Amino acid sequence: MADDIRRRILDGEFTPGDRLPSEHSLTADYQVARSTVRSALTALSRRGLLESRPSIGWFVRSADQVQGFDRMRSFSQWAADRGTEFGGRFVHRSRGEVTVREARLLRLRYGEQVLRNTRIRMLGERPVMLERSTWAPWVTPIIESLDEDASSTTAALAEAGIDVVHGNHRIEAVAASSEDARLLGVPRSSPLLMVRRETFAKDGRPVEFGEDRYVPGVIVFEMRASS
Amino acid sequence: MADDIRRRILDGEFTPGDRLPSEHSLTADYQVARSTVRSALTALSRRGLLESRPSIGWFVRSADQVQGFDRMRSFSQWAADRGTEFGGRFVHRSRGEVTVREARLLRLRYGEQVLRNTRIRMLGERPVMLERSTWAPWVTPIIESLDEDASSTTAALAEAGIDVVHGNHRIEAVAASSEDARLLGVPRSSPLLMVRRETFAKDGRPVEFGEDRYVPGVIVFEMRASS
DNA sequence: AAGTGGTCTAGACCACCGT
DNA sequence: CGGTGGTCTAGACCACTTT
Repeated sequence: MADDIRRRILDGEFTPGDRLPSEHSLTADYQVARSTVRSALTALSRRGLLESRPSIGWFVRSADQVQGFDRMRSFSQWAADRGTEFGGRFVHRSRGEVTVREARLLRLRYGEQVLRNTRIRMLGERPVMLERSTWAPWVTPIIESLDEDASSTTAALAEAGIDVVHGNHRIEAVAASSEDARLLGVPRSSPLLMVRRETFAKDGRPVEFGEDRYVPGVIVFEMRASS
Repeated sequence: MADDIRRRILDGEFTPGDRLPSEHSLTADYQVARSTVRSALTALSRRGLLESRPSIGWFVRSADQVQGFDRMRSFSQWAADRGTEFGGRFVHRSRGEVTVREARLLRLRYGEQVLRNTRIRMLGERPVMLERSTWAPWVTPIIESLDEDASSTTAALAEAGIDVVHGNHRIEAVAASSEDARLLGVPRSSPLLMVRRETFAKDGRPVEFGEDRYVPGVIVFEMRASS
C-alpha cells in the first residue's frame, strides 16, 4: 500500500501541504490493520514524502531541490523524479585486474577482471558530479554496451533483469584533483563533497562501488528529522 | 528498554560483533510484547548501534567513528553513545543584534538580541569540529551561564526544562577559512565537511541554528540503507 | 525440525488538539 | 468532546538459516 500512496502523491491526488486521510480511514480503505498503515506511512516519511504532526495528521512534504540522505537512489532516478534535465558522458572506461580493495568490496578472487569508469554528470549544461565506479565482472558486458552518453546505468541493468539496491554511503569532503578540476570546471584543490557508494543486486551480490564527487552548492544534500 | 540495551552494550556486556539474545527471549526478559522489543531494537539500529541479519539475529555493530545521517543528535550525545572521550571549549561568545537571516531562521523581530558563539569540539586531544551557533534570546541566559569548557549544551538546556530536537541538516563541502585552519589545525583552504543545522524546542520554537565544520577523515559520516 | 527476524491482524490506552 | 497519531499487548504466519 505504500507504493499506492506514493503513486497517488506523484499523480497529484495529494499535493505538498495536503493532509492525508487519517490512519483509521486508510485502515478501512485498504482493508489492512492499522499497524500496516503506520509502517507504510513511516516508510514514506523516511523517504521524505510525508511527515506526521501528532494529534493532527499526516502531511505531504514540499518537494525541494534536495537530495535526501535517507533515500539513496541513483543520480538519474533522483533527477528524473525532480523533472530536471540531466545527462552523462563516459570520460573513461577500461578493464583491469582487481586490486585488493576491489576484491574485498565486490567479493571477487584475485586475478579477476573488473570494469572501471569515470563519468561526468550534468544538470542542463552544467557539470555537477564526477562518478568513478568499479563494476563486478558479471555486469561489465552490460555497462560496456552502453553509449558514451547513456544517462542511466540503473535503467540499463534493470532491462537486463538486474534490479539494484544501494547500500551504505559514506560522505566526506575532499580537495579537487587536477582531473576533477578540469572535468568539473572548478579550481584545483577546491572543496568537493565526496560520496562513497556501494550497489548490490537484490540477491545481495555486489554490483558496483564508486566515488561520486559533487560540486558544492549545486545539489544540496539534506537529511530530514525523523522524530 | 532500548535504554537498558544501550547501557548493556556500552557497559561491555555485549561487544561489537556479538549476537543479542533473540527477540523472543528479550520478550521474556523484559516482560513486554515482541513488537515493543522490535521497536526498541530498530530504534537502536537507526542510531547505528545494532544491525539485524534476518533468520540469524541482532548484532552489535562495530563501533566505528561513524556519525549516522539518519540520527541527528547532538555531538555530545553521539560521542557519549560511543563511549568516546570528548570535550569542547568556547572560543568566542557574544551578543549582537539579529541579522535578516537570523531573524528568519529563529523567527525573531528585528532589533532583538541574539547570542552567537564559536566552539571547538575535541575527541581526546584532537580538534575535530568547529561549531558556530546563533541562539534565540530566550535561551541565551542558559548558554551564557555555561563554563567555557562545558561539554554539552543539550544537557544544560534539558536541566532547564528545555528538551530540544534537531530539524533538517544540510551538508556541503567548504574550504577552511583562516580561522577554521588555525582552530582545527589544518591547512588553510583545505576541504571541510560543513553541516548546517537547526534545533527546535519540543513545542516547535526555534532554539538555535548553526554551522558545524568537520575535519575530514576523523569522523566518518554514513547513511545506512534502510531496507 | 527448530529457531530466527519480517510482517501482519485486531484490538487497547494514552496525550494532545480542535471544536 | 471526538478525532488524531504514538505506543503498546498478544497473538499469527512466513521465508530463511542452522542444526
